[in-house]
Amino acid sequence: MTNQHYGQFCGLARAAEIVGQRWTLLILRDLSVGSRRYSELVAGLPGIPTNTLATRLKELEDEGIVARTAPTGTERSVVYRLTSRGEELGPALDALSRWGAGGMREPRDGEIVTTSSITAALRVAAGDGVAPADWDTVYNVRVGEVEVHVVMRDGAITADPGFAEDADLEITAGPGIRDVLAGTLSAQDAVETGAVALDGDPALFERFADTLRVPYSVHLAETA
Amino acid sequence: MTNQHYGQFCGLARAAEIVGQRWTLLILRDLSVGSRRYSELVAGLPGIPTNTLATRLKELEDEGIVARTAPTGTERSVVYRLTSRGEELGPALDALSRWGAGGMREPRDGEIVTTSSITAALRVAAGDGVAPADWDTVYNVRVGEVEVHVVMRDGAITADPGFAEDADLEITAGPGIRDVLAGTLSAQDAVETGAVALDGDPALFERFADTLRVPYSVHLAETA
DNA sequence: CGGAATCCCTCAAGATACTG
DNA sequence: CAGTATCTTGAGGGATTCCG
Repeated sequence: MTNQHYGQFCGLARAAEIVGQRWTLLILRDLSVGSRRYSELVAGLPGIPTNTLATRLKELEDEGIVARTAPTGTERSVVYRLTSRGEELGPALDALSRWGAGGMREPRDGEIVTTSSITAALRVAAGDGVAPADWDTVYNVRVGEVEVHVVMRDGAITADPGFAEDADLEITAGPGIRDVLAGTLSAQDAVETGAVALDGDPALFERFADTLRVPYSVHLAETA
Repeated sequence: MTNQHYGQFCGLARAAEIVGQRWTLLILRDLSVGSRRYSELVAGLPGIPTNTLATRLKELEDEGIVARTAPTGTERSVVYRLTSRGEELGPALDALSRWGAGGMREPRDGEIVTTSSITAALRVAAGDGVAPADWDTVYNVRVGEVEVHVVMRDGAITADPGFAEDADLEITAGPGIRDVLAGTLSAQDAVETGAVALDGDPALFERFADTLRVPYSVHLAETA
């Protein structure tokens, strides 16, 4: 199972040999959200052939990007996680996410969201993850079947899978939430048009909409 | 020629559908250095099948990332260049380059450098491209057959293909120049061990070595 | 049941020749 | 010069099976 090489002594070429493999970027995205078992990866990556996943995990392990923790004692599952070297890919994944999201308008036919994709998107939207120190707000965000929560506390913003127990505001949204993150749909308009439904203080959603931001590209239809 | 899709409404997935195609990242790297004709791309990407290049260029044009300028009047060549949307990929390409370069030690068997790869690497090494305003230095850099020049002037650092006429220092180097950029081989040691040969004031090479930086990853051999 | 390996098939990509 | 045509190869998709 030899990776494809470009034969160039070049950082980008080396990176391309890894992230240019099909499914690899999405596997890394899911692992960047948190450690995952094989079956969780399969579930979070609809359409991935199991042999491809197994092959990728082995390649990434060989490259020192992913570490495999064999089940020990009561644990009966293999757990995959990013190594430090894998974590170093974070800025590149974020930059790619941001660029790709800039070109994202409506979902294409059949396109779905996953827990990892929403979590990763919200982390990217949080930018450097810094917030005013006096904020202390927990958001539960539901998009379709996906449930994640965002915490703005102690000067930091974090996003993680699942609902929080003590949320201040519950946000139920469809793909229109994308426009809110882009800044092209105001919090108020989003609520009034039914793009999002709130359970809690609407003012907290204003803060959510103002703080999290992944702009649309303004260069989508260049003709010359 | 339908691209492969992941079926996810996710910025990273959208990006992966483009940059995950074989050769695409290297095509974008070459075009990010400057506009190129088809034959120049073929020459700068040893090993690329011409049909693959043609297909990629068409896909990238359809995506609005690359623009094709048909020959007009005296011009007899089609010219490809990045659109504004394509330029927006810059930060992502830089982050990938930096990450990939962090894992780059010795060249693997048969690995080469190209004019675009060296130019792009030096641009990445220049970081934000800001230099002290009183610097005014032109470097010619030769690595194998490749010739590029670096200009530190007016508070900016730029790197471009080819030699400059008015260089203050000419640097002839092998792959060992990588260690200088990483900061693990001092300018003085590089000269003394013959890793680089200078024609001009050695003090200017100190500045070169101190200013351009693409560190090695410190996490290459994680075992747990 | 989680974590793959195996088989088969398709299509993207490689190699090379050729053409407007 | 700037591609297209043709053929070959092999990675990846899909389903099933296997193993601890």
